[in-house]
Amino acid sequence: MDDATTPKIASKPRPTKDRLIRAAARLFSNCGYHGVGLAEILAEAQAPKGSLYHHFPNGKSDLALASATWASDEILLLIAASFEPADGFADGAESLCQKLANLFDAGGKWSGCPISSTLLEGPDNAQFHRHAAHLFEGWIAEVEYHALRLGLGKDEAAATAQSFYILLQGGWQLARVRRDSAVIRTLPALL
Amino acid sequence: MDDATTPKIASKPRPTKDRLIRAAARLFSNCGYHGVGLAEILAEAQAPKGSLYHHFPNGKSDLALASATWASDEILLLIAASFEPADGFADGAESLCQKLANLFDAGGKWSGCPISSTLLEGPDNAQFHRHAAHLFEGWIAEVEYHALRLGLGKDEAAATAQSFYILLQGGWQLARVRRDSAVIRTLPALL
Amino acid sequence: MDDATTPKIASKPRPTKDRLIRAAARLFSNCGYHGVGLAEILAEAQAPKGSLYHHFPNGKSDLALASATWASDEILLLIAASFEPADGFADGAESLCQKLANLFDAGGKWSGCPISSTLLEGPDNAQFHRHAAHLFEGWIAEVEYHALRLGLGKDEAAATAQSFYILLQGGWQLARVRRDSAVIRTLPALL
Amino acid sequence: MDDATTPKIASKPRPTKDRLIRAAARLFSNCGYHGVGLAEILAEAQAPKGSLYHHFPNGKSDLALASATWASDEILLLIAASFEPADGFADGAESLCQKLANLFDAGGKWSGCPISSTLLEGPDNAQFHRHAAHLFEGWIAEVEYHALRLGLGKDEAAATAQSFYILLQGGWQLARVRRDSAVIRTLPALL
DNA sequence: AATGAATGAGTCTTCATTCAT
DNA sequence: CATGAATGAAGACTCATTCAT
Repeated sequence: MDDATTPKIASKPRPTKDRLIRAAARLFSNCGYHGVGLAEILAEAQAPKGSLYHHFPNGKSDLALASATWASDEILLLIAASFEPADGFADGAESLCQKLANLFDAGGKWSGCPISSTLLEGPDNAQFHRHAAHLFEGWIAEVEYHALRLGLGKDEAAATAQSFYILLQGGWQLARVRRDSAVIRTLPALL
Repeated sequence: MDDATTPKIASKPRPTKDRLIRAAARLFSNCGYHGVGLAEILAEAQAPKGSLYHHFPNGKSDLALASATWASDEILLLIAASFEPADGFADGAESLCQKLANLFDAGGKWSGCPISSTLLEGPDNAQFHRHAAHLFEGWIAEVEYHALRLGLGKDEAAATAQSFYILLQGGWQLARVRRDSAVIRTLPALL
Repeated sequence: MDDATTPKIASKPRPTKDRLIRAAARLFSNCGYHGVGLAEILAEAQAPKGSLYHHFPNGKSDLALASATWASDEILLLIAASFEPADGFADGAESLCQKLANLFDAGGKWSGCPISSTLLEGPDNAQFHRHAAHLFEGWIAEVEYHALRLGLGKDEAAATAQSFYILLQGGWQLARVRRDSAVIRTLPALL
Repeated sequence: MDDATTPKIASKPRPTKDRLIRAAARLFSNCGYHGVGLAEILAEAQAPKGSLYHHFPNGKSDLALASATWASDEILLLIAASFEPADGFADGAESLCQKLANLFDAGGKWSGCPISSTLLEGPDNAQFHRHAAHLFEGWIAEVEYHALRLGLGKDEAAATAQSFYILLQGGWQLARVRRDSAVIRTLPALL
């Protein structure tokens, strides 16, 4: 019920484009790009049939790109919110894993990584592939930035950021398989 | 189940059922369950249209289950081949990562984990989910068995096997994103 | 429901939905629900393949229900046209049988009862069964109404309407078997 | 060939061919020729897959012809059993309707006329059509024979037999629609 | 006389997309 | 900005049949 970033006075009922992006992100995370039909997305977003191509001229692929970007930005906010108030890298990592585990639990314990499900399982497309790589490297870069800021050396920071990314992806997947977020919470110990 | 593994005179041009399973495993790994059509699988396997439902009465889902099982068995063989001749766990892990990296390179550097792509991105089905969990836990159990055999303590073996699994899944995914197997080869250092 | 019956300027080349319903009614009458493929209906109606599910979201079954309703309405019109100008019940029955015999001859002498062929020979479905019962009872009720109006007593009217229905169904079937409408014309004598 | 009529001592578990015919007759009566698949018939008859084409070289159509003939013969037996011990035609007709109503009730109150469902709703085939006509005229002839035997005049017998046929077909259909055999039992009163 | 694996044309249906309004 | 009717390619699946055994 929180309306975006700039709540003026009479909060609009959240614009159609936004509802579309959020619905797509949620559904793609659960079933993959090819596993979700536009009809399903439109139903979930309560958007009229034809309005999709107004906001996303290239249709499904445009929507997928946008929803992956949106989901990635949410993760970046989570990273920032975890590391900025942290006393050290370990502290921030701990905090991030807690947040992600809660997110996993809230999503029904069955959602995959939103970027991965949307772009990697999508059409074998150069654009999709590059966008996925771009977003993922953005996560790693963000973590690396905080690692440096929190005192790690240059090489150590890079290596740690990458390792953390690997653990998060692998851990999230195992959590999904087990439908149990416990694994995610144990990841910081492995760093 | 079947005698496919013991060809009597090794002369048959490999039975249709086998070709179907291998083709499906390869294609599902690349594009996910929903991303591959039966026509594509049939074409790749050079199998006639109607013969699929002869071998797999429940159609695509049966084929997916069978191909995931087959792919999982291949991995189990790889694990055994890596750890059995090894002098220690670290040695075996090193060997396994090399083998997997080579497999990744051979597969065009774009394939996902065959079980994950096939079953987790498939229909949100209890049977699929349970089968995936069963196969994955089999991998972890197999590694744990070798860890114990090679001298690790009970608790350490269990923890190490799970961590290794997490690293492999996360590392393979990052390799896929980067289309570069280098990450996979660096995983043993993280254990 | 629809405004198909009130064409504003009577210029449109008859809408697709209408052509679909008429084609379906004709073909189902001849070959039964399961004996006609959608391809055949689409071809006869000169309608593009995908447009069927636009007008009939549930596909073949929706189309069958609609075409049976349409055919039933045509029969009701025939009943009204026969009995309204009639001097007595016998006169109206005579007229109706003549009209039905002509209809039978015009249809190639091979069509079955449109409701029966479409709904009774369709999937063993509660909805189909109830709809068929509803339509048939509507015929009987309509005849009964005219019987009352034309002077028959309450009980006699009900019995006569039902008997007439039975004779019409049985007579039409025998006419079909013999490919000869003669039987239908002799039915009034049996009342 | 068929030892059905001469059960020796240890009654065989009824030959495959027979089971096939009976299963087909039952299923076709309920769902029509096109509404039943061979797989369903084979399952119901507990017959092995390939054995059908051994007994019925022309496949489904041969089986349909045979099952319609068998069902028709059963009806002829019923007619004979009703009229032979009868004191008059009315008595025999009454008896036959009772027997048919019981048959209808025993069949789940949803079966159609076995010949009609099998042959008239089958492929628009000259052979099917002629066979149906032949069988139906056989019923009428049998009733006419008994009518003559029981004292009706030549013309009256012919007319009565045909009327009775019409009432039976129409009445059975209405009983099916209402899932209630009551109508069938009231038919004699209409003669 | 009997079997069951193999076949490909056919089934109904859903898909992402375009168009006129 | 927004709509929903219209489209045909593609989807998964079932069919009656044939064949070698």
